Amino acid sequence: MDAEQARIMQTLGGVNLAAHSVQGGMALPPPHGHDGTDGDGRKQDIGDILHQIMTITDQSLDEAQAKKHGLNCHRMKPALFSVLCEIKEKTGLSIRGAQEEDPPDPQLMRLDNMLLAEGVAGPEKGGGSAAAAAAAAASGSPTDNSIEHSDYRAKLSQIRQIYHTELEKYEQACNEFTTHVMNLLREQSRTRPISPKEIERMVGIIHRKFSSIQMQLKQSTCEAVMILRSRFLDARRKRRNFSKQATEILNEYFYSHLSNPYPSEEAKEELAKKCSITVSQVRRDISFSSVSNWFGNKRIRYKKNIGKFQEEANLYAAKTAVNAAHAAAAAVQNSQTNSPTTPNSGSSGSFNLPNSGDMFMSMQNLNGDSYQGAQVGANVQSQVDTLRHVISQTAGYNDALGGNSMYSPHGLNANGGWQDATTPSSVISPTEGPGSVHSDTSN
DNA sequence: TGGCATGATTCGGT
DNA sequence: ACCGAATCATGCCA
Repeated sequence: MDAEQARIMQTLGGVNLAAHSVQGGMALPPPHGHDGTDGDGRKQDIGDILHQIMTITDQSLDEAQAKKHGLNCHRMKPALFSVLCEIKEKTGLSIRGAQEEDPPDPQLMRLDNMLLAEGVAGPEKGGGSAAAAAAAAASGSPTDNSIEHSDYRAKLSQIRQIYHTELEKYEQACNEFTTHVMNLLREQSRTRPISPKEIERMVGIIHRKFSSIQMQLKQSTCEAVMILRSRFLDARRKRRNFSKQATEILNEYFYSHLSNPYPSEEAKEELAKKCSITVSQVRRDISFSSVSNWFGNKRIRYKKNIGKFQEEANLYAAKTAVNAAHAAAAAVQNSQTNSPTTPNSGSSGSFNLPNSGDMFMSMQNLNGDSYQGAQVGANVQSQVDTLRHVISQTAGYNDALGGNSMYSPHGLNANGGWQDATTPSSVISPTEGPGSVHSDTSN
């Protein structure tokens, strides 16, 4: 910094008196209007004074102060000052216009924009990683994207912190240096002519110098963010298959909700959690969005080629039917021991995947009648859903176009879309009692 | 290595 | 915001 300072100081005012006059052993060249008619004595005087000025730096501070005071009080000081003013006026012309207001650097603007977009510069997004982590810990559902990329966020936060610390350091240094130079110039302006404009220009030079350093900082920060991005966010696209267990869980849900395979937010969360727990921790977590993706893909691919999924559907239908039967048996047993006036006790609203019979509780039986108040009724709809493929094979049920089949009030309609895809069955079902629960919208 | 399976992304529509 | 549809990109297997 000292060398830099010296270099800047060297350019102060654009005039190097030493080089021009003193060190060369020559007297100050006579300015216009002053042709040196006062004689050699005065020239010598000026030469002495200049020499004294130039040698100040070699002396101790106290000595220099004394010398300076002496100079200021010198009888020739006003005359010398006016001479210097004139020299300044002349040389100033060549400087003027050389350093005009430069337009904002496009590259710097790009860097600024990028840093802003990446959340490194500007207001912190989402309260930072610490806040995000705290929020996630409080909610207890580590399934959203913020958690999925918590590592990325943490790293980004680190970069952000370093960037701001460095930026602050630079700004502080810049301010300190500017203040220092300004004080120096003000001090010098007592012995040599320095206009406020010149000081301003000097400050501009310093700021430009510092902003070029800042640009380097911004550049390296951008690079760091880019590297981070490629390591984390872009890695999202790298596909890794879900584990068998996870696919099984998702398929179970899908085929047991074939009439309306649109899991609610809660169901998705539950599924994501379930999959992540079941799946070995080596594999990455199946997030909320992964579940959404999976169901999106599944719906579209199932619809596109139902025949291809027939076998799979049957498999899961049978599997779920067994579960449902077990659940029904348990429920019957339960109803015998418990009061029949307490329906759904202990099972309503619980999202229990292995016991998928509890998952779809619209209380509709095969004929569309309701089983209000009977717990076993809760399992019927899921049986309808999961057994549809089995039935269809023997009773000519067309899963894709059989929207009006008596076996299914839902399913794919003639347009190729799922009926009730936008309207929850609990809303349109005329037979559903107020106490009934659709697990898709509960939990 | 080619082809299929599949998770992720993009885009337009509602 | 969510969905369907198309597409991309990668994993997996014969």
